[in-house]
Amino acid sequence: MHKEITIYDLAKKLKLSPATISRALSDHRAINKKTKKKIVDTAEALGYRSNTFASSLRKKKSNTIGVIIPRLNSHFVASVLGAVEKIANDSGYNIIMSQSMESVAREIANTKTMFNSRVDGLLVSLAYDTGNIDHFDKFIKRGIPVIFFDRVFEDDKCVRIVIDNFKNAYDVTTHLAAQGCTRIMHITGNLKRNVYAERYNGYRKALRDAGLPFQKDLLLSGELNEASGAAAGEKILAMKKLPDGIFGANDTSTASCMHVLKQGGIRIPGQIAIAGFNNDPISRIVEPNLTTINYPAYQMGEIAATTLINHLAGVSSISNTNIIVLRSELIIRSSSLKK
Amino acid sequence: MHKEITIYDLAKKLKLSPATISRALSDHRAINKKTKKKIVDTAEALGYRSNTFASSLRKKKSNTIGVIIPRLNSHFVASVLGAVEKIANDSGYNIIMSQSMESVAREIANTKTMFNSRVDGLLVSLAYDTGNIDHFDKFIKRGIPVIFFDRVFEDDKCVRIVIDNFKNAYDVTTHLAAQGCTRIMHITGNLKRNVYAERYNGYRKALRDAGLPFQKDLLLSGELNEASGAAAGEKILAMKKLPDGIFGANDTSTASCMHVLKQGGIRIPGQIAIAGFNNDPISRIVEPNLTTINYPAYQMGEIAATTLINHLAGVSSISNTNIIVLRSELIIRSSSLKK
DNA sequence: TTGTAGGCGTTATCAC
DNA sequence: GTGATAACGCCTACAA
Repeated sequence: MHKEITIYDLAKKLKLSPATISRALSDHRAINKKTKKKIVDTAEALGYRSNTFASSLRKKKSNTIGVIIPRLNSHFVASVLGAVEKIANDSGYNIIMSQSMESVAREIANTKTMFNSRVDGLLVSLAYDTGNIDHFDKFIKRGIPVIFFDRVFEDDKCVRIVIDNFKNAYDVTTHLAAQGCTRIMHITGNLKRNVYAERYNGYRKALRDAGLPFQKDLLLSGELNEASGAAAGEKILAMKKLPDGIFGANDTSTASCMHVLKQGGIRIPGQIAIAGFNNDPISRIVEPNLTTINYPAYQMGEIAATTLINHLAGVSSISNTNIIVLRSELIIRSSSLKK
Repeated sequence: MHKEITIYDLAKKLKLSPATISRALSDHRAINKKTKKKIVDTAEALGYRSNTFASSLRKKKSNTIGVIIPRLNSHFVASVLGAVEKIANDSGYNIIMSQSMESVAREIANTKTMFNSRVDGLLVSLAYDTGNIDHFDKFIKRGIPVIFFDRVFEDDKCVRIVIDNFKNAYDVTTHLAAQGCTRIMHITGNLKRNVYAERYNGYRKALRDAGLPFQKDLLLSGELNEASGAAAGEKILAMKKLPDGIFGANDTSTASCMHVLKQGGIRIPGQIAIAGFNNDPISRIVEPNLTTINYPAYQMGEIAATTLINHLAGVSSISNTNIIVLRSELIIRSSSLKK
């Protein structure tokens, strides 16, 4: 087995004190340049590696950021996580990641792990059915910053980074109405989750403003994945009176739904105009191209990570009532253009 | 600021020794059941949390698995990572993740971070241009297991988990030839990378076996993303003599290419039969549906994680010459069916 | 500019 | 069953 080199070994070898070695290796300014170089060189030569455990134990800092996401199965989440990792990596932070698999129980468990791992900060997008954020209190109590993104909880305890889901949904629905749609269906997720609730509210408001009635049978709640999208398509095909517009709360399921409808002989957008949400690559590939909302996922990840890291570095402090709203807007493509 | 509770605090409170506390908390069998319960309860009550730094320092184990991936931007990578995280989490391991962004330099840097973080084991899919795996020697030398998946290096130092890229590519190409294609184009990535090299070789072999000549102008190397797929489409549209078949090395770029071709008035599969690779969701949504290879991404992640964890637990040992080949096969869909 | 010394919180090895 | 004690490797007052 390999013998690990420590600063004591270097100290003995160079006839210096461990303190000097430690300082040199962390580039302390009060160390003679020549000594420093000598130390760094022999450290390299002997294959020394700093022991982060000892260092973290002493400094009470892990240099690690925890990320909790619902599930790594969408283009959106992958983009956010990719951006977070990039920023964190560039700033010398490690990322430890875990999935709640859309379950609060698991989210709470993940929370405990992160807590025990003593992450310096936390980035979180909530599970489907998370109804309160008490399990983050232990972080807050100890001053460990927690930033929520996308799937947040309406509570001023923590920073939230979001888009204007209400407005986006309002815009989509209004656009469909302007195309002449009068029976606009909304396919969405769990309405307990803020993002879906807000999109639903935006949809309702737009209907009202367009003088259209809300009809219960035009609201479909599901898991918003490929399968549920297809199921929605089948359900629609079986309806006595078809909708003439569909606003889906994400692109994956909406594209899948559209696919089934086309297979069923429905003309898009002629018979049914369709719009999704997220601007996933798939929205640009399906035919007709999907009208959607341009959700700046990568940017959201960058901002979440940057905000957290700046706060940790003391560069800027995050107030507890901060909400950051990113710009997101309607992209009109042919799937919704009746005219 | 919060005062952290340590086992000393518990010891004092309960008039026991720190050693007993430690044993009780790690469920040591030689501790009286009643004492154990008392200890665990007060630990809970006082909000004690074990200090993993101290523990890791003492035990010389981090309970952490490092994962290095090229980039978190494909359905494939997200699936693998999702599976790895799930398995690791279920087994009590943490995941620390980093992206090489397809650059060896960054991969080497990530390697150093992981090394310093003292991961217990490493799961790696190589960057585009990684030409040797010397930067993993330091792990191997210290007996830290490294498992490569998908993008591997032909070297018996480490375990490799792969699919039979050669055979898959051979099958795809042969299928296209059987459909009557005689000018089969291959759109691929960096041929230095094993997966693309093998697919290329399979393609060449199939051409030979089908009595078809290999033509340089029917080989296109790119980044295999949405943009490069579209660019390939444009390039094809500008060709004097069109190919009558396309085998793309992934679904994302192939779907994008097909989209451009359709826009350009090409009938698929009539004029050009098309096949991709990976069985991404997009392959089931585009029209016509994409013939592809069913790459078991999630399963690959599960197996990689399980193999590593079992090895770490001493359950099973991984020999240094192990190659695990997962089953992957051709899925024929309408994009390639001329008849 | 460098050295001394104590402590960060655990766990493993002896003892009893 | 439980306790005493010595590492694990690093950092940082405080001294020199």
